[in-house]
Amino acid sequence: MKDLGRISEHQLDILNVLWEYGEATAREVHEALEPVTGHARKTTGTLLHRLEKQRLITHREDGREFVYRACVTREEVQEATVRGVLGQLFQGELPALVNYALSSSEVEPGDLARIRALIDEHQRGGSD
Amino acid sequence: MKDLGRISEHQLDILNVLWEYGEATAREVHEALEPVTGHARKTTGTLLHRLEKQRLITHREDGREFVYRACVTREEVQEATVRGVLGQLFQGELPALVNYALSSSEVEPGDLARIRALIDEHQRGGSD
DNA sequence: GATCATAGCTTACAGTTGTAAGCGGAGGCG
DNA sequence: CGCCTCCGCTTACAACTGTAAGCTATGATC
Repeated sequence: MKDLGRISEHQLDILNVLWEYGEATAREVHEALEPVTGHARKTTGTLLHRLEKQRLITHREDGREFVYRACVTREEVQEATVRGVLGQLFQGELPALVNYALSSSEVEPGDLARIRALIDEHQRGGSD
Repeated sequence: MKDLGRISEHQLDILNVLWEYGEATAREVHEALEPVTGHARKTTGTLLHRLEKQRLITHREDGREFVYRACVTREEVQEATVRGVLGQLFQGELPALVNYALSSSEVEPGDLARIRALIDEHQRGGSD
């Protein structure tokens, strides 16, 4: 398994674009990110290369352009990241993590109810 | 504010020791980590230096030993990290994060109830 | 007082990341 | 057919990270 827990911020920017678009040419990725990152196209190209070297993304050729696509799903990365954070920074203390999540973010209306539902579900499926 | 969101794994190992001990000499830090990391003492020393350069830890002298102490609390780092993960990887979708947290970890007995209590509390304090 | 162990300070060196320029080839325009 | 532009490929270079050895000073020991 690749080390999904330690993906750099810029790599993640790119993955986010690919996850959103499904597939995207280097140009599209660049255009999507440029307003945010201010990167030159070459820079985005380098990042795409490196991600491909790490086998986190792949590409097919369309004429002389490359069309990139992620090899990992957002869900895999999310899960690996949460697992890492929970283990290394929270010592597995799930409620503490949830607590910071609640206080650190804009809680959307309905989020709390949805979380409650998740807990119910877990409780039925689990052993608690 | 320091960039607490991007602390490397080894840095975090050290911070974890300091948070647990309150204060610790370089030797104590090393002895606490050596079984896990297998690092040489010099390596731990270097890491302590670098952390201090980043102003994440500081030290006082006790004879010829340095006694280190964290300058950031675990809570600050936890909060910054959760905020970062939630924003960059989860697009602010709090329930998704909680969902992975629930499925990624050993859920201790009582955790679910505690989380429910947190939600209740948040709901009273918040606007949802 | 001379020696030895140990503490921290300085230096090392390869790998990764941030950030990008330069080069060579393919397609389009005149 | 030749030139310009745009593409990806290769190279660059500084900062940071992983991992540690070497140097120097100081406290302990004989």
